[in-house]
Amino acid sequence: MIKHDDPAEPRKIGLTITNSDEAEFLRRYDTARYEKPSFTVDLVIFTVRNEHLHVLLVKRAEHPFKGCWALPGGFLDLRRDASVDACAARKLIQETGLRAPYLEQLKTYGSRDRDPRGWTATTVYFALMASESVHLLGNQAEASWVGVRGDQVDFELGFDHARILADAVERLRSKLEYTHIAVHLLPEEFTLPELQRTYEIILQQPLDKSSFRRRVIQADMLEELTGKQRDGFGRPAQLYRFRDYDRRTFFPRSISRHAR
Amino acid sequence: MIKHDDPAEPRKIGLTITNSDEAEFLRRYDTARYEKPSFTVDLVIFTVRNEHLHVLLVKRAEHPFKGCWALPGGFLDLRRDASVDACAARKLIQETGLRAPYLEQLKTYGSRDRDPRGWTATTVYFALMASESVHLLGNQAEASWVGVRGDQVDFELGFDHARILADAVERLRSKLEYTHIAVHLLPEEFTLPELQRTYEIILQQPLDKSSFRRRVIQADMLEELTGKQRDGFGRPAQLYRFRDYDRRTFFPRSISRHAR
DNA sequence: AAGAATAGTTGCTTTTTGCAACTATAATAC
DNA sequence: GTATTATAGTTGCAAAAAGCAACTATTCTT
Repeated sequence: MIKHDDPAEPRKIGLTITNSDEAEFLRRYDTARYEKPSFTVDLVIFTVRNEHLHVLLVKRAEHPFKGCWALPGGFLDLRRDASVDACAARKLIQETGLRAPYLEQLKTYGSRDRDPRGWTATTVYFALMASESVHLLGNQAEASWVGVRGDQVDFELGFDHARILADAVERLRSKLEYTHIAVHLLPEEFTLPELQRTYEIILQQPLDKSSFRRRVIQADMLEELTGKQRDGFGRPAQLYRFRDYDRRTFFPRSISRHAR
Repeated sequence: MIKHDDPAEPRKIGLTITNSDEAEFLRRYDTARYEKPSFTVDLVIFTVRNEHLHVLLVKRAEHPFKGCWALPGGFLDLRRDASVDACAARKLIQETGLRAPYLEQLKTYGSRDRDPRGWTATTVYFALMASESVHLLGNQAEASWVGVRGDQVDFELGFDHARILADAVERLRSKLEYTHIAVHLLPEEFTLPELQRTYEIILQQPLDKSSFRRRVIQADMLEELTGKQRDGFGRPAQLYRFRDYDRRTFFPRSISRHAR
């Protein structure tokens, strides 16, 4: 059975106007008639450093959860932010000084009890960046990269941020199975072994070298950088650049090793 | 460089309290100090009827976009809804009289200009249901199943709902490539040809019968219903039931036919 | 009883993957 | 210098999976 919201609902408030046009309606419309939840935007910023997945956390300077670690974020500013996406981009720049190589909306969490101050909703974004591109300055007590173990960090987080982090890690893993997004965790120029290592770190399992190369090369997502090589011990590896930052590559098959 | 939000931001308002405990902070906290966007929840409810994907739309009775078709939804009710998810579930019942077989959060759209009334955010959910399980009663002028062509309907939608619908269709298609969610578009008992047809309708391409069966059987997601058969012309098909409504099946490979 | 329509199986070909051995190129040890 | 070690990259083959098409099975229609 199809029914409309019952008359007690906020959407009906102010609708006693009967035959006016839309302009008239809007002139009389009172946006404050019904209660709204507080609205924030939080960020799960991932990087890979030192062979481990890390997330950027900040130590809360104020209540609630004062002194607790939490995801960076804060209130939407209706005057400054033209959209939720714009708000996320602004906060990302505030936290890292970087326009994100990769910023995607994760999910919105909203409930009566996730914040002691009352009904709040937060739209969470997750970002990927190369660890070299960010340098935490002076105030390390305030913001820090924290290693992710499994799908959590080693201490308590404020609010429902542990759950949010776990969801973000799950989304990251599942996207790695079918897409190329791991390239955003590396600097602009990188080698195939580096890319493979990144996948292995996040998926937490070894991948076959030759299968991995086939897959990546066939997806035609990489551009071979002429002549260049690189670093360390052993034979230097070919440098590549990600070809098309906008296009989405979707692998026809998940990357994890299948039982044989 | 890591920096916190600047002091002009709303999050800092009311934080002149210095050494009080959290209870004291909360007692003084004024939730109305900063402006909040209006917050709504909208639904993209899909079904397959008559060999086509359909979406449930309602004709708006009031401004803005009075008389326009739009996605069902409405304002969050802070008193009634304990969470955004609960609000979505409530609205789904209001629209269809059904607890959804499948309800998932799609995305949040929020901006200054998506609603003429001002800054609004809407969290959109998408739902899948068997068309037999819903019957639109009397007020067809108010709510109706509308065929989806490509990723849109044949007429204008209010707000940014055309864009939202397109995103929802894309998400639906991409989920069908790797998961079993199409079962939620069928009644509890169904046959393999029906399931295959559902995939074909949404993915808009024919699938190979024997490959499809291999895939579904190997995923071990279906339970063969003893003895039962069914309907129409030709040889009756075996009835199945979806085995585990909670578990997620993830196919290791996309279902669409790969170029050969 | 024949034919049509749909369901379901089977066998073979082609494609893709997994695996392991092989070659290549550099730094390091001696 | 030369052997050794470490890493990069290739190749060939076996195993697995997918595509394809023909075949059987079961029901309804005429």
